[in-house]
Amino acid sequence: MVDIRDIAKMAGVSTATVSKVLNNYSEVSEATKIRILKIVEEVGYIPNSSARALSTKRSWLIGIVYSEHLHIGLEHNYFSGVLEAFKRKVESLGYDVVFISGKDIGYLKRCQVRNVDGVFVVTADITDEGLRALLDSDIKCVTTDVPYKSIPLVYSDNRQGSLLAVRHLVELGHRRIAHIAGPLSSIAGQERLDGYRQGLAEAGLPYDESLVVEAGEYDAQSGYDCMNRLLQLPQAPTAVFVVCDLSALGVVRCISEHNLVVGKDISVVGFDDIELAAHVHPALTTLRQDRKTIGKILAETLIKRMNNETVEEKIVIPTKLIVRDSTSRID
Amino acid sequence: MVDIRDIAKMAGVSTATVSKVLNNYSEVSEATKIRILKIVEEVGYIPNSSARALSTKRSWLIGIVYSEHLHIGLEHNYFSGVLEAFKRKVESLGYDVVFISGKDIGYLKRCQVRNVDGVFVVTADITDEGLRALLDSDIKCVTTDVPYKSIPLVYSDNRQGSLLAVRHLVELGHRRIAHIAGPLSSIAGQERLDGYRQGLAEAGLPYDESLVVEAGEYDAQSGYDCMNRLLQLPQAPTAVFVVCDLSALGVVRCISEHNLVVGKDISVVGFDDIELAAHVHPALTTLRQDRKTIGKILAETLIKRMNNETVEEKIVIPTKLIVRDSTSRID
DNA sequence: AATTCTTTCGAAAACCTTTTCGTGAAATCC
DNA sequence: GGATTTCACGAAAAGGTTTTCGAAAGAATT
Repeated sequence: MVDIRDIAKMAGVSTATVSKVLNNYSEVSEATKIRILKIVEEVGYIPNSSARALSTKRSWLIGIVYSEHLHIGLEHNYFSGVLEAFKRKVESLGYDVVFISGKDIGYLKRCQVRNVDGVFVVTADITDEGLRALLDSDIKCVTTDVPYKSIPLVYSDNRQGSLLAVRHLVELGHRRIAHIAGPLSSIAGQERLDGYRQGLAEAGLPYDESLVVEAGEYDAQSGYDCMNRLLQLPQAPTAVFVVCDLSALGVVRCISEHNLVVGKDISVVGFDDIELAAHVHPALTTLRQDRKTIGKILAETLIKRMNNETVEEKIVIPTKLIVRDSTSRID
Repeated sequence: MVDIRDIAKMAGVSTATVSKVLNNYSEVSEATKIRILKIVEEVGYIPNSSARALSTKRSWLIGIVYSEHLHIGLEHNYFSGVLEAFKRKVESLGYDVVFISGKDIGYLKRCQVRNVDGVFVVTADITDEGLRALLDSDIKCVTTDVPYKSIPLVYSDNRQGSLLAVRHLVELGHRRIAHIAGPLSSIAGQERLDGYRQGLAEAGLPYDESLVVEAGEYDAQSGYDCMNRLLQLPQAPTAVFVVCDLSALGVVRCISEHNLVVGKDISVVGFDDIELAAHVHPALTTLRQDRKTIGKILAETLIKRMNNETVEEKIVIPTKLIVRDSTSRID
């Protein structure tokens, strides 16, 4: 394997000079720069990243911390979408993305061992001692769903989204609008519930506690279970705003099994706009989260933090109502 | 930050000795070993991985190569499941997992820059020049869906699975069984089609070309489109075996939109057993791929390859038929 | 008592970059 | 034409670990 010293020898310069052109410093003449670049190209020289990291004290690695908390993780469309956009952005700046698991020695230590330059905490349990140790350390972090102290947070405008959902249902004539809330230990769960209440208030509708049930997790089974409870009410709702699409699919299943027709007897609105939302029957009305934008801004924010620039603590991205077939005007 | 020299000084030994206990070599007395370990623990010493990598020429990093080829990628339940199991296994052995994107400089070069010890090619386009360069290099690879030369391949027994699907439908009395095949450029697409044909042959049913349509991608839309074509046939099939669950959901949607009832008028069998399969309406009969086992064996195989042990070129894991509500006896 | 063998440890080289600071030459200024 | 600045580059240190090989001391063997 050819190293920087070989290149230097071939070009008749010192390693310092080669290093400078490789990191395009200005203090080297155009002529030698071209000459060196040509040689580098010809012999296919690849800098040793370990040596580089050792010297610069930067690993050019960004850690992804996540655990399958609340049953959301990489398998969830939202997170994989955000992660994809995040990855694309940081890669364009020369960073690579590495998974950090908390197993055995804890997140913080793992980050230190790998010497990551920053970390993206995707989804995790804030009650986890180990996670808090990481967030409290001086490693630069960024997150999209766990609010903690002044860790920058980039996420959807949950309140506004929920508001749009309720308005949509109200416009269709619904009055008995239920809400299947997410776990209220999560910020998304809380805020979406808030938006729902605000929507009702706006429409002059009373807040009926019996129409709100809290799901244990962000998954289909929870939606199914919650809907079951709603259907046992003396007077069932005519519409349900569900905290996420996955749960909404469970709701759809439940309604169907009761021989009712979704989008006719009962309207359903989800949240996320997972890919499947458009492809199930009936296609799901939902709030689209702008995963691409969130991931990109998350990346930019983290990079800024890594450069010790100041950043906003909270960036909120609007959602968009996507009307499909699971909602309809009440008869 | 305390380094190995500080530890050595504190323990009154040389760095060599400290290094040896840290990598538990035998040639150091039990007494000093304990003494050093105690100090390491007390001061929370963390070895510098860059220096380590530089010295050992191993990065302890395993690359994940994937592109959103054929619309399958991290968002696909199969791959995220396999990846999760893979990750768990290699992490337990001290490796971390890093994403490798082919953008800009190509997979091979990116792997070389990061100096990965091995790579898991998750899903990618084998016609991609850059990917072939990687697979042809002397970097140790392993894969679950792209057969190429002697790169070890661990995956489901597609033929057996398809056979089970067809047998199941035959047992329910179906005779006109259609198949929505995956892209035949993929090994899964080919083998599942093979299994389907074998199943028909076994049951003494003729192979009817008009009952087989090839999907463009492994997604819901493709399933939807294919089913549309099948329903335009003069005599529609009574059962459809679909190459994957995602497409099967598209099929379900299509059938429903034609005011037919899935699991009554037309039976549907998927492949994968994605998480949602059990939670949609009707719950999907499908072939479960053993993602955990595949991921684990993939990891073990790669590690062996990295240690220059010989491994089997092809390891096939059985699938399991999961009967739910989308299939029923024909009237 | 002399020799050999083991055990335990250390000195120092090696791994490959980056970066600081100094130097000489050329260009610019009064 | 002398003083000053700018430019282009290099010598060498620094970064933290692993590993080889040799040395010393103690144990075992003749």
